Amino acid sequence: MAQQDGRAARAPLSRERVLRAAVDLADEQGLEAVSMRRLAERLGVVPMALYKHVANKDQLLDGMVDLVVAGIAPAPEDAGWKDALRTRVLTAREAMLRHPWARRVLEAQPAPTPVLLAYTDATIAVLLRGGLSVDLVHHAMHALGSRAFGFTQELHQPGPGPAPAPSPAVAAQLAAAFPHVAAVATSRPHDPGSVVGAGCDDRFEFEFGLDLLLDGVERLHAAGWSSTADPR
Amino acid sequence: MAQQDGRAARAPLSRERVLRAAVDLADEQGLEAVSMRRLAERLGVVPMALYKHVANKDQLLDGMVDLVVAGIAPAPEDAGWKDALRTRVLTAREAMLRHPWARRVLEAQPAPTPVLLAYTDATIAVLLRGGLSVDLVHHAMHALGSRAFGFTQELHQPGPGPAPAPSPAVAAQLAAAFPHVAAVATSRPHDPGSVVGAGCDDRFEFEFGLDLLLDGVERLHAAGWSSTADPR
DNA sequence: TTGACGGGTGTACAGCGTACACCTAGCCTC
DNA sequence: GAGGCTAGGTGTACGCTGTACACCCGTCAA
Repeated sequence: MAQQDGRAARAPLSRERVLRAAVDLADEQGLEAVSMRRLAERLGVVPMALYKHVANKDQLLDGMVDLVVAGIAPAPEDAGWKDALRTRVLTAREAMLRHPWARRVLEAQPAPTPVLLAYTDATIAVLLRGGLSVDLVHHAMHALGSRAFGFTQELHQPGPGPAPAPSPAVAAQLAAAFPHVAAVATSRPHDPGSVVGAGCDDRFEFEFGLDLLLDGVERLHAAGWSSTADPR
Repeated sequence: MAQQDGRAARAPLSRERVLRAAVDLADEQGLEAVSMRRLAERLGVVPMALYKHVANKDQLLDGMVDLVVAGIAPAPEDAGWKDALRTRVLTAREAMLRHPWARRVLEAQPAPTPVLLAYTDATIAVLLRGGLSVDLVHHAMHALGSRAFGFTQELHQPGPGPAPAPSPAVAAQLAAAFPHVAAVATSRPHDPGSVVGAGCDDRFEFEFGLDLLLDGVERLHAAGWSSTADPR
């Protein structure tokens, strides 16, 4: 061994290693578990050592989502704008499902990092190459919003682990108090197993909303829509 | 005065008063400023006194958004489902613009409170009364997602106060690095004053996306759409 | 040999949420 | 009136957080 002193040799830290460890920690134990102290411990290092590689905790979080976003595959080159965008967004969605904490971090960021701007730039490029007007692309991107990053727009996503199913008594009480929610929540042909509040963020719902938007954009594009005169 | 001891009489605390003070504090100084200690200080009380009125900080935050959501006017009774939903959502949006912190709190909640369920129930009721199928309503609510609460889907909302405009040099550098973003961001017929990253969350964008979704739902409804056989 | 420097360490501080024990004023019952 | 219950405000204390600052040591260039 090159190094034979008391303690075992430890691979030197690097920004990359720090970020990867943070992503792993968040994946395994949730975002709340990511503290500088716990992260340092996991890396076998003292908390302050991390500050040689990231400026502060906010930059750590930024770096974590950069890592996730940078791993999203680019849109296919050989498809029309609609299909290309669609597949890219669905790819993004898979990344976000693998790292559920990324959504919250991204949404809390006050400004996009260069990595996120690059992602957005590539997405816009797909639409412009497809012949959509700059005007329409602008509004389409707004309409997509965070869906462009593969986010479901759901509120109240359940935390890690299965949601605690409410007892039948409680469920009946809820159904009585909120009859319309109950009626709609139990109509679930695509996923009959889940229950109220368990968050049915399945692929069907995501694609339903995405296609509603993409179809709408396509229609506007075909009609030569422009935001100044609105012939919707 | 009824009370003449050393210190001035102080109105007694109540859950209502605590929540209102917290909302005011968040409105004025942002969500980060809402700590149990600071809130207590503002109420002229010791931190632990708050715990006689809210169980813990999470419940305080829940109560804050409940207060905001409960203040949203119900949908008009005398309109078709589409107009009724549209106006209600736009009303909700105004409430959310007045309390920008509410979005983040709501999105971080793992489960909806009864107040939120009541809001959702009333929203669903509008669609069902309009004759939409339970099936379609289910998916429409998913597609709307947090937009049903008046949220813009924007990422990177600027914090309170005007966003710091990047210097011309930096702006040029950004435009060079992300040409497509630059092209689309500067095409802004509805709001020519803003700059890249300043967040153009204006009413136009919100309605654009909302109408894309509502129009799509309307079309599916007219076509007798059902999720089992998808004749889109 | 010297000196700079990149990177890990140790200590310390202010702020956070909140558990727990306490005190006090008002009210109810006898 | 006396005694006791209770709602609600207080004080202290603990463990956790992010991070400023001073330090120290190994490597490498001059």
